[in-house]
Amino acid sequence: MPELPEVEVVKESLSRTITGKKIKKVSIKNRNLRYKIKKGFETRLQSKSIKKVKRFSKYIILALNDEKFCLIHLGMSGTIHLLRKNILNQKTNASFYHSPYLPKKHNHVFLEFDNIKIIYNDPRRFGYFKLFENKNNLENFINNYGPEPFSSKFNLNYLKKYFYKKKKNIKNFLLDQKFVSGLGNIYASEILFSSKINPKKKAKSLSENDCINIIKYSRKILNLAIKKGGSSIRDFKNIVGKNGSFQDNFKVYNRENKSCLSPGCKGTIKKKFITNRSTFFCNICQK
DNA sequence: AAGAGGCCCTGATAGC
DNA sequence: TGCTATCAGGGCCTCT
Repeated sequence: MPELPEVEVVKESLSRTITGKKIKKVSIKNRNLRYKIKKGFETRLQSKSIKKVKRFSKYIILALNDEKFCLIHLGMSGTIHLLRKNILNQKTNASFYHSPYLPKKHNHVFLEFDNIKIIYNDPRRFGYFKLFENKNNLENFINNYGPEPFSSKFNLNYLKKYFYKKKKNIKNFLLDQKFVSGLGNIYASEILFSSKINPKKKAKSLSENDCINIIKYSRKILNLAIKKGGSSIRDFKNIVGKNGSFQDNFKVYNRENKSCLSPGCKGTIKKKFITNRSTFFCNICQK
């Protein structure tokens, strides 16, 4: 589900609500996510506080006060929910946690703070939690991935060198996290549409101008999507259950058989499967 | 070594 | 109503 913009939205709201707070209790209902959550997980988080909430690519990173890190990946269907404590009676201290948006099923991981709980929900369980012992280990993990589109490392020279003699199509490169990290199936289609590049075009045959457009529109589209609170096509919600609205700005994704929105273009949006992922494009203006 | 494809999992929807 | 098939925003692993 979530690509960089959606994860950024989650990270921002988490940052506002749990930074500086102490984890009072950790409980897990289902440890079998993409990777099994190890036995000591709860005790290693317990009574640590959140120094900072960060994001790299599609990963949320909780920096803890013991200089360790907890990485969260939302996979395809992961969401994080924030529950606030409602005090019913000041005298008896009676209280309850409530969120009208919290799904009934698939709530797997619970982190409790003072008056706040966050809950990790993930029907398909493609997401995971991972602990890093120190900054070095975390950096080694991150160094396995390509730069984010926003990074200065994602520049014309990098693209030209990377694409040299590469037969793979450009759509697959945009999804390849070792080349560029943070893009997913929606934004790959959108970026190629704005860049006027056919998704099946081989990387080695891209012009310099194509590369410049890819860099430019990756940044532009991701930034706009973040501003709009991400895209919600099925089930993406931020931590208080609100949908994003960037889906209203999609030019190609989910627009099969609709007319091309490029000014002056009479084309129709096509849907094709490229290595098993649905891909949307205009076969007239995307060359 | 690059590139294609299978697979992990549940839920929503379409078609019969 | 209930079956089956297909598809969904990700990414790792295996095979050629």
